[in-house]
Amino acid sequence: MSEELNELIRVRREKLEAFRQAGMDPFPYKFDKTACAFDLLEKYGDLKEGEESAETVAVAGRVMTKRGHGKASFAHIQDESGKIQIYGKQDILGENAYKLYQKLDMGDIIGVEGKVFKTKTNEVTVKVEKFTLLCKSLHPLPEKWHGLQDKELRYRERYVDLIVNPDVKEVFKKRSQIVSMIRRFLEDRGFIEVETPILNVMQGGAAATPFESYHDALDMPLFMRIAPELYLKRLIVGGFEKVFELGRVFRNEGISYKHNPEYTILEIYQAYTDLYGVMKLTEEMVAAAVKAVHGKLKITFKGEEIDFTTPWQRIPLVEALKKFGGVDIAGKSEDEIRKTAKSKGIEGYEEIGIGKVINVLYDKLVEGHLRQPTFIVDYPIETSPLAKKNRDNPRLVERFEMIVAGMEIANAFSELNDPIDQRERFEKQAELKAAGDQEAESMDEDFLRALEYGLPPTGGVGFGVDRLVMLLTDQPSIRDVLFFPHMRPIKPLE
RNA sequence: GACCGGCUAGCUCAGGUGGUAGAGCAUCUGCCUUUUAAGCAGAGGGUCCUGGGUUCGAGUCCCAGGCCGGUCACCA
Repeated sequence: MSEELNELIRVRREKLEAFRQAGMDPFPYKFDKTACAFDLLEKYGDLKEGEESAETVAVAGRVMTKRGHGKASFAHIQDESGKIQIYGKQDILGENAYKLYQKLDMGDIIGVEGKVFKTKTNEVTVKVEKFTLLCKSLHPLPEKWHGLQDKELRYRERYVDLIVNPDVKEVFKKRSQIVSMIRRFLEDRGFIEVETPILNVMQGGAAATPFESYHDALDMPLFMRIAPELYLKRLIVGGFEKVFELGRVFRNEGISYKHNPEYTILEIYQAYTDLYGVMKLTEEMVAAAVKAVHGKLKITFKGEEIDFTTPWQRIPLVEALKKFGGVDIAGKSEDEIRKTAKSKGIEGYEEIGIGKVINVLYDKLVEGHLRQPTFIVDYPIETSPLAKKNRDNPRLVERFEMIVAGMEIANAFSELNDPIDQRERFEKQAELKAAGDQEAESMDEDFLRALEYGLPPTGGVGFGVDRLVMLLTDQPSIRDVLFFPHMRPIKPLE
């Protein structure tokens, strides 16, 4: 690489040497800051022109702009809190130090000490009495007013995106606030946060294809978890009554604006309640998060108004199919439903159970139409092997999916706690698996044993945290709420 | 996986019908002690994504491939 250094990088390396020659370490060990940009702007906003702070401040940050004027020059430095202008001149620094000061590049990280004053144009500015190079930057930053636009580069080199596009940092700060707010919400209600295994011996807890890995010492395959569900229910068996886990799950599926192969799930389990208990909890928690971020319950997402005022509408799956898909399957036979599916252009599901056909109908015809927060309820039993039968109709289960802006945000059940029923469901899944369904649940004998000891009536709900953050920060793609979304390597791996 | 679009200097982008590759910012040199897209004068900087093909000649046309984005498909 060293032979191919382009001019910009070569020049920066030469400057690095120049700093060394002058006795200034280009990569020193520490700097004692006394202030940050934002605080100084606040504190000295009322300073009069010509007035100067009594104190000498020490700030540090990255050089973002430079405006040289011969024997004096302005620059802005940026720290985590924002930007502040600095003003260095030869009279104060002396000829030698000022020469070095002029050599600073955009992107260099420096520490600056001096009094604070206000310029003619009324800008709070640090008058540099001493500056220290804290880190020489060897790679040029993107251009100062277009910034970094190329989406691919923004995702691949997120560190640059964060330096030059301040809005990006705001999105991730909000993400952090949302997660922290959720923790507080749940802890305030007596839930405890737990951690369960990510490396699993078998797949379970959701319908998804797992990533497979291998444990050398044990000489056995291991799967990256697709959901923590079955472990969390074991904890309820063990006597915890309110638990949640906030963590990463991994699904070996396609990538889209709402899918990343690894994403953050929030699963909550509460003993002695049912689907309707967690439905209420879901409404309260999401509404609280929306309010915390926006101060109100009506927000804009991709130019569309979304109103989180509770209660949200509840629509049985069959009704939703009729209303949004123009498909009436009430009282229809399997053959009739399959025919209907075919007439809607849904093919290739002849071998698959009727429940799945209905699910596909729903995904194709309904989900995209659900814009306002909606609970879809009463799912067919075949596709929900971990949910309790509907108390009024044994062909359905007690389950909801919460949909906003056409995206599934949450999925919840009255948890199935009858071990005999659960065994039968697993057996049906095993048949599907044998028939080639990679997403079918595995027979989990240990989980069944746990249920035999006794799982109290329990309501459980899982959230797609990334999608919730998308909604609350008005970001169009899941990639925009992940620091490092999955990208293909530029060169194919050997 | 299918279709559409993009890929040109460090960054943001221009480059009819094929004829030695351009601008702004950034960089370098000189001038400049309150500027903020600082200014003025000059200079350097390119695997035009990759590989083939057509052609006297390809950034441009054709074929294949790569990566990204979008739409669809897949996907609780």
